[in-house]
Amino acid sequence: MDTRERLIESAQALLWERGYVGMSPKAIQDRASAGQGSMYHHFENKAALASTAIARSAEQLYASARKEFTQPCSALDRIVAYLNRERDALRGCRVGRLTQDPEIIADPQLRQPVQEMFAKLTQELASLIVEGQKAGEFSAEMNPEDTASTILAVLQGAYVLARAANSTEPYDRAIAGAISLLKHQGGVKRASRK
Amino acid sequence: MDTRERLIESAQALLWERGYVGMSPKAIQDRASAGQGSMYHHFENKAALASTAIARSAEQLYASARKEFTQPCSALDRIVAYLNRERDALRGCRVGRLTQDPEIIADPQLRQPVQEMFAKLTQELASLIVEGQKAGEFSAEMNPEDTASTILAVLQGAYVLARAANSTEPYDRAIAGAISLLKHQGGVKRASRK
DNA sequence: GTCTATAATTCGATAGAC
DNA sequence: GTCTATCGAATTATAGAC
Repeated sequence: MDTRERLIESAQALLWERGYVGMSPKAIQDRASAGQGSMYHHFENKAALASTAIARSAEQLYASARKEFTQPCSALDRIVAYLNRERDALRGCRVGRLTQDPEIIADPQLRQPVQEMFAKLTQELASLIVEGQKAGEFSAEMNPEDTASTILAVLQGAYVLARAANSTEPYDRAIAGAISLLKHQGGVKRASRK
Repeated sequence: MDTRERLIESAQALLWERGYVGMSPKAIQDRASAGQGSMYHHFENKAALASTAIARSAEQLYASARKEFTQPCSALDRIVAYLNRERDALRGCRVGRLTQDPEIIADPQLRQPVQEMFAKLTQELASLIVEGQKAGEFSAEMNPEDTASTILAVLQGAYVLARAANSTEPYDRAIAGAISLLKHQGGVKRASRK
């Protein structure tokens, strides 16, 4: 693997572990086994390298979610599979994590890939919910975009709870609770409709 | 207000905005209008001051949640009121935010108040759900602890979505979706029970 | 492309005067 | 209690040799 590539992957890992503020050029170089001059040859500065690394992480995460969303099973099952996908709860989300960084939020270049990834995931989930509504899996009263946001929020928040507790238990509980709510929703309306 | 107090409040604000890694002693002193010597007179080091500040933020947040949990209305209404409470979505949660900080998670002294706050909020919410089940507001099939974790996760994750989008919209949507799921859950089971 | 040298600034803290 | 002086290390680069 060439140096430029190693620098990007090194930055991706450090952004995940320590965020933009906590990631020093020295640390990037050490992890990539690259010298000072090497890094500044390939990237103008820390922000430029971070921008490349963030965009790549967002694309990778979106691509792996797409796989879950396009499985050949019911919409509800695909959403449940997405929620149940193996994740390293204690490490957190490598893209969601970046939203806590003031310098990333303040810089449109750094924030844009993050914004785009969540916007696209929301749209995919909302489409799945519409599909599920047509199939009778979800109540027609359900707002697809609201519910899509709720699903993403549960995932992101579950990471927070896991890290606070230093345990995966609250993560697993939050996911289980969300799945239960999704599976048992709308019944009142459906039941009353006869 | 005395210097020690100003230092704590200054640290609370900086931890919220920039996290532990992004908060420098210099910044704390400047915001508190205190000198270097002053800070190191009142606190052994940066970690000791941060520990005091984190504990205070966690207590304040828990106290304000308690108010919502003890209103004189139904359990469901209290949960909905808690979810709907005015929050500055773009600023994020001043306690949840800390879970992204590697140095806070690694140091039991710094993490403990965060862990405790979420554990207590989970217990309070779980109790409310049990109360709601007894009153017939929630399905008896619902797992109180799971659902309590889901509710906290939605809130924490909604902040993430808001900051990613630089807009309160996904926050509002996530909350609305969660409330809708809570209100319309369990109907199938109840209906089938006759 | 990669390396080493240099540099201004900040970080996190200590020492000691007042 | 608060202040200024000082400190070694790290940060975020730039310059220029190879």
